[in-house]
Amino acid sequence: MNASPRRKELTRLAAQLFVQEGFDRTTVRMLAQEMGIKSGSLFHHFKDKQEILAAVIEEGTQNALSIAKAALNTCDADPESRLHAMARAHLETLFADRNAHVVALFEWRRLDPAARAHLGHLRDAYEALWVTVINEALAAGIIHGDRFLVSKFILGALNWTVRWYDPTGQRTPDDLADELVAMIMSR
Amino acid sequence: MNASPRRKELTRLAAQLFVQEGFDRTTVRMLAQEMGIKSGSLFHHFKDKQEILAAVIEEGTQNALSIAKAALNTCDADPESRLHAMARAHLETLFADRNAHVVALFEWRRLDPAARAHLGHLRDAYEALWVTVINEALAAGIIHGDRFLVSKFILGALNWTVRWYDPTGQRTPDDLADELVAMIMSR
DNA sequence: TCTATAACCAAGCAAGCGCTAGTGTGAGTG
DNA sequence: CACTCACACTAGCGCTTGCTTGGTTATAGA
Repeated sequence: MNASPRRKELTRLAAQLFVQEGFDRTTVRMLAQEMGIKSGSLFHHFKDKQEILAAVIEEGTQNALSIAKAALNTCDADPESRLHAMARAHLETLFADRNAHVVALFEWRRLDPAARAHLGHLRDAYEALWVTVINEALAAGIIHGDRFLVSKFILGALNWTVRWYDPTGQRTPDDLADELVAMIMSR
Repeated sequence: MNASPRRKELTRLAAQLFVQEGFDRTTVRMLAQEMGIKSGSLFHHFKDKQEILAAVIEEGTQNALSIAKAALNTCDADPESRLHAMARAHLETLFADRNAHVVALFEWRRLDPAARAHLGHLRDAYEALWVTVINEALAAGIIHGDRFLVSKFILGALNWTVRWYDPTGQRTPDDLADELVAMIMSR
């Protein structure tokens, strides 16, 4: 289907409901009500409920990808700056598009195989950026350890923030990123 | 309700299905079939579907608590040994009772308020062990940073392992624990 | 003014849901 | 023997689900 502005707005609302209730418990009637239309009208915009889920996740992942690329293009070239930039970019998009990313992280299994394959490639492209930056940091000796485990630990710590971080508190996402990088860097 | 051995076995089967399908998509008919009984008979053992979820999570959390306590009681008294012991214990229970813990981590929101309050206290008791150990490690200067953030990052990295760790691979849970502790310790 | 099209609606279908009611049944107990 | 009780069964109620249908309205270009 197309990418009309209306559809984009509906996708944003769907993401919010999916986070609030979970994908399975969000009914097409709830989605329609939130969008100010009747449930039947929803199927004019999306062919089925699955497609709404895929649209939400695609939107979020695309944003993550472009934000991370932009961050790497504007930061300093040294491995430490690039590591900082990726961590900051990750948390920036995680909380700017929080709903979409929570859905991507916790409702991934509800995607049908076709959508999962398509979106899987998108996610791989994003993770490839991380692999590069972490390899550089390891080569430069500013962090140590098994490259696979280090990647998983860092991304785990970052992704888990959506479960406890309070954006209305005093800490900014950048604070979190800096603290995490400081924690794992050898001194 | 009671804690008969039969009920314990049914709880184990339920945990497996909840992980495979998610709580919402697991129907009482599926549960019953897996247990080798008819759907109506299920309500002889559990008063409703909610209670099955609560039983699964309670089982997992109790195990985590006793394993962690045992680990702290048998390890050396220095902060580094205790940190190691907690990380190892966490991953040990995470993969010994993998199904129960995955349910606890990702289906927590499906608990009704009463069960959430009760199980919340259990979980708090477990997290209190972590707080103690991390405070000791900070005081001893073997790790650095904000105590709140450090806790969250460590637990995030550990909990996220259920999303990627392959128990049939070469790495043991203890390997993961050691690598994580090494990564965050100042050298 | 005519027409194409996007957007919407009321109504409802078939399937599946959690759960209940009422009824055996076989093992243990007095 | 009579009785209880844990456990399982059949049958289906009342409701919700995702999705479809057939038809109406708003808007904009020719």
